[in-house]
Amino acid sequence: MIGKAEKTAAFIVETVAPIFNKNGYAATSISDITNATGLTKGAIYGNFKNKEELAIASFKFMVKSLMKEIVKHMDKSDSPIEKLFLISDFYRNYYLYTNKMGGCPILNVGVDANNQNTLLLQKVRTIIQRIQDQLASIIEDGIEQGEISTEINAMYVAKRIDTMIQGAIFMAYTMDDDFYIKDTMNQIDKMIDTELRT
Amino acid sequence: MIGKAEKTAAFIVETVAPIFNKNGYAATSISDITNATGLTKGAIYGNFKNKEELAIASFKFMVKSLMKEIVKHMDKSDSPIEKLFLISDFYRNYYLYTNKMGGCPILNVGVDANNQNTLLLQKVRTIIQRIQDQLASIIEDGIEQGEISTEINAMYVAKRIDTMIQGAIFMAYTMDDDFYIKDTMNQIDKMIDTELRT
DNA sequence: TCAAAAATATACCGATTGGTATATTTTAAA
DNA sequence: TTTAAAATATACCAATCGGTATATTTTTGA
Repeated sequence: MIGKAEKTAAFIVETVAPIFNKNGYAATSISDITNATGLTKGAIYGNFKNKEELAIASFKFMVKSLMKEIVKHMDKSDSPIEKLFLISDFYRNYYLYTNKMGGCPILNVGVDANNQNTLLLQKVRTIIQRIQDQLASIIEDGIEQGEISTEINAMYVAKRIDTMIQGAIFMAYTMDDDFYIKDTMNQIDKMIDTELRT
Repeated sequence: MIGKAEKTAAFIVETVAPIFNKNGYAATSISDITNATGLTKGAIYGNFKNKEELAIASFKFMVKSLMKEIVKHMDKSDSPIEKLFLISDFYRNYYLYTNKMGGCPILNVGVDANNQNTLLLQKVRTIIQRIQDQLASIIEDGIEQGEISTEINAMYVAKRIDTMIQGAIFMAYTMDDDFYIKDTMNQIDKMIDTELRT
């Protein structure tokens, strides 16, 4: 007798994830959740232990769908250096794309969970670490394949790119101005071209 | 008969500002405020119209003291290009410095107030605009004084520097790792040296 | 020193919070 | 089709929320 609950659990997460992402953990109430889903507390607490567990599931869902998109976009080329350009290219549409889901989950949860929700903060850190590892891995591939200079420290550059991206996302959302992302992506492209490329 | 209340109002703001900054608006309750100050609701609501007004006063106070510090640091030199280096130098200690006050108010309130508290968001935007204007003004001074290349678009560079700084602050706080700030400041210094300098 | 005013404390308000125990309904295997 | 289990709805809990009206205390000018 398995099946029904898993569907509703997924439905709840999909429905609630943008709300948590937009409002933050503390500012999202259980009644927000029941209102959005049309379900009652019984259904919510029957599928999730508590608010925190639901928030974590929502964050995971949000990140997973985001990562899927970026990987899909990245896989348009096999060349490591082209993959890097495809990443910056992906983020050029990031503002428009993430607006629908209530903003950038990494930025939002990263700030919201800091000094607040330890479990969520841990999840964000893991995700950021993974993103940087993957970025570094691409750069290292580029070095091995002779596309990228051997002088480059892959992890340093990965962190640098990630930092610039997050800064651009923060500015774009806070100032409601896509320019910050567009300009930063141009800057990253220039960096790839002039500093990384052999 | 004026005097007493202004002191307590200032005391409340000073005491409460780090709490708002750390926890965010929704996650800070009036009882948090009365507990921290040792005062009662009567004193709080006697000095502030409501929670929002107090949050705004707290943000203003936080930003003002921060701006005062950075201006003080910047004024150690009259040379525009040296002022730019002094800004990056200021941010090298930013993590240690702002940890005491619950983090970076611009980052925290910027994310927290987005899609949440319109008045606070407006304040953050004004501050960011002012910071970028001042940065651009210094760069333009540098151009006029022949220290910085005439090719440079002051406002673009100002936004770029600000974006990088905010990204570094986000990463440092989320990952609890000062490296991001240190590395970004090195990067900004290098940019000043190789791209701006005549 | 005294009285008016200013400032703070107390007591209370309805509404909402996250969460739970239980009743009801829905699902699915027999 | 029946029945047990799974899933959802209902009703309730104490605690806390932001805010206010009023009582008390403190301050200050005369």
